[in-house]
Amino acid sequence: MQKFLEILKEKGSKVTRPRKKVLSVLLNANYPFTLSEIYRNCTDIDFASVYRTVQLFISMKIVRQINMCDKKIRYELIIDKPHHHIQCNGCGKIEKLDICILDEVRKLTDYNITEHMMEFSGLCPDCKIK
Amino acid sequence: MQKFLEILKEKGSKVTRPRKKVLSVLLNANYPFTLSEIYRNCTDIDFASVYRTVQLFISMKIVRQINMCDKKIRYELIIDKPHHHIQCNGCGKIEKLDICILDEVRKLTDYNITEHMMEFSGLCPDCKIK
DNA sequence: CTGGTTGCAAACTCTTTGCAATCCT
DNA sequence: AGGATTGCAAAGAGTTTGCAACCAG
Repeated sequence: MQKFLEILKEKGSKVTRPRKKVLSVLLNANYPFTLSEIYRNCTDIDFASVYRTVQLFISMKIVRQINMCDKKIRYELIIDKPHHHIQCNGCGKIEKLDICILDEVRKLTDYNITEHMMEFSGLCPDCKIK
Repeated sequence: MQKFLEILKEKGSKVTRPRKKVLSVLLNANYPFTLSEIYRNCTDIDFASVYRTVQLFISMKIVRQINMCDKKIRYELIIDKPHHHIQCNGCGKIEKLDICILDEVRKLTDYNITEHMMEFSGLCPDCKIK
């Protein structure tokens, strides 16, 4: 939390109630939240402020945007290295994936790849036997 | 074209002008189109009809939905086996990728994976040297 | 002829913005 | 104090639906 507030100050932005609240919601989220999920957890903060705060955080590289299979745009704090997700359609849980194919695609295509997404969904080991 | 019209008939749907038009637009598209790109290429067809036609085609497995890095939902005919895409942010071209990591993720997670996306964007070899 | 389909218009949902009031520093 | 930020309200953009008229089989 403190670390992120420092980034705000460094870049000349103010530490305000809405920004602290959005930050704490994202810190407590154990999977990437949609905008409205963030909003629903920010009591007394206007939707527009949540929206603008998230945009600000993205521009400051505090937050990254995630697209999962359900086509909803989600957001997560940049606290660990980039990773991908797998979501269970049975119980809804979202897990991080420690596997990537970026380097192979770089070699294969010779592109200078700046963005990529790799997201999976299905039934987790528990749900698929039920 | 004929093959797809057969599927329509088999499933008890009528072969109409809007449906033929949407089909031909998708056949001529050399990359996945968004709904409005399809609409823009369907002169004299109402947006709602394009929309409902695409939904119908999805339910009949004639069309699949693609999410690319630009966050826009795109559609392509199911004519070849599933594949992924890489998009150049310089010249805009979209290429198919003949690489996938699905089996590795299956092994790693033991999920019964029913959906996945893997999309890349960046600068193609030509654009990155400019 | 007749039920499936279309076009139009309107309702929704989600995202984005202008502006006066308010809050950090 | 003074500029950045917020809340409100409304505008946009994209998606979805009800319904009367129309058309393919």
